[in-house]
Amino acid sequence: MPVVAFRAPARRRLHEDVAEQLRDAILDGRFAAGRKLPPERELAQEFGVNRTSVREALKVLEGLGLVTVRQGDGATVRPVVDASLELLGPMIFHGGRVDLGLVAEMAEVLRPMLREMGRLAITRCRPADLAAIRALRDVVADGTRDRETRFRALHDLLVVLADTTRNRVWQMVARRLRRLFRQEPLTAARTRLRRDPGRFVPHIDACLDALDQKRHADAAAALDRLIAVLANFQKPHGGTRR
Amino acid sequence: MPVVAFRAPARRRLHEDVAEQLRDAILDGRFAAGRKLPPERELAQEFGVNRTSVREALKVLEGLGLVTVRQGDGATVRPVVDASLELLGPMIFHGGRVDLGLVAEMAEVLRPMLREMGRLAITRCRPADLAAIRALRDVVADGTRDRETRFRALHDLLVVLADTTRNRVWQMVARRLRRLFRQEPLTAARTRLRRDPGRFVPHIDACLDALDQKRHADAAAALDRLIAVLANFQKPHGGTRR
DNA sequence: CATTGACAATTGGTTGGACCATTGGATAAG
DNA sequence: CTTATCCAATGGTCCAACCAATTGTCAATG
Repeated sequence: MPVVAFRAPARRRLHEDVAEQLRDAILDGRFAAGRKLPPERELAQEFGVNRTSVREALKVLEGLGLVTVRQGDGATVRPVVDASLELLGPMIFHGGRVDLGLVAEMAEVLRPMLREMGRLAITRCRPADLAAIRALRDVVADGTRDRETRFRALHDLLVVLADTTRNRVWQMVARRLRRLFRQEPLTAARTRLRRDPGRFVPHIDACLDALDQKRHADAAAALDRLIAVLANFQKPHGGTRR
Repeated sequence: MPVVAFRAPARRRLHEDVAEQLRDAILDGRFAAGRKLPPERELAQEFGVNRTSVREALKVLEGLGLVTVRQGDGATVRPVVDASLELLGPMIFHGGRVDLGLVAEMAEVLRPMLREMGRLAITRCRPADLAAIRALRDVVADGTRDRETRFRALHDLLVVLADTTRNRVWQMVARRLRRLFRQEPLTAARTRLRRDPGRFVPHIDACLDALDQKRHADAAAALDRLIAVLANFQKPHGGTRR
């Protein structure tokens, strides 16, 4: 009997399903760091797919930094902490549970980042940027639309803010964050919490008003409040985090 | 410790080479966003490799967010700004040239991030963390070692600092940054600039001294100076021309 | 004429099998 | 015990099919 029981691949591309199952197995700790994955031929048989599909799945895992593959030797599992930040999504929502501690830790990182990005955006904002922000603000405030649409506008707001900084790295960071926020597990969590996107609108408006009057300090303060609401999770340090 | 630091022999896999060439072609703009890559069979013939190798390379590019692949349709190039931050390395050092503008933009993002991470580390620092920091400080300060080794210790310092925060997200971020700093193009740039890692030591010492005396504010200030030096790839006005 | 539906070409997805290249341990030689 | 050799395990690559989704074409239809 194999160490890990896999279920037969269900849908879409085979190697995606295989990669996802292996990824979750590693994140679960069913394959500890430093251990080796079963040989490709063995995995192929266990999954009931061709070796090619397993290999393509392993390429994905390698790209995520979850395993290193060496010819002659096998695929070695790497510590998750060394892996890509793309994994934060699956790490946060995993096995039907939300790791609130990790969410709080992420907020601890995100808060100062967004704060700084917002400050940059405020100093470099132009009329066209303001128009884009306002358009998204209206979508977020539009109670007739469904919640997920309004949340998506909020994520877009993040990207527009990044574009306003005229900094390519911020632009890329914001787009990766938007992608992370929109990953299936997180949208499900939002739906469950039934949060109202409208609670951000007053802070957006306060920021826009201050910008109109060139009161940059006030705009920054409003943005800070917005971010505080956005990342209103508990401090992680009370718990027994490692 | 060897007198000369050797790099690993470039024994690489075919699909890695293919992926790298395609990646650079996209970053160069030789394949514009929205356009389609040639069919797999055609690429295979052009590269002189089997279609399997091309497919595995495409999996890597897909993981980087550079292309999306659809059955029946081909592989469509995505805007680089939507792609993974892993690409910052190749984007910065590309075609034998360093994009100093992008370096400056990255510094603009990194500076506040490291500043915040450092502040967190200072408030949560324990004796064991201090010991680890001191050990790395000694390596950085050791003039008998080769420069790259001392730089690597500096990168490790970043990771130790992240570990000190007890925040898993900071830990992952720091490790990705260390990885980025150690990518081949950047090490080559460092070698060319012939910077001295020793210039960081006074600031590290100032920070450690302040921590010993529980003067957290002073420690944070010293860390800020360290980060300022670390991210001094400012706009190239009269400074370091490479 | 516009719409619809069937068809065919294109292109990625998957399979099975074969062989090469590297690694690491087992084994034999000293 | 040490060293050199060998070999089994395992990933890397190739080949040749065939399956499956997409898209455009074009004729039939209203």
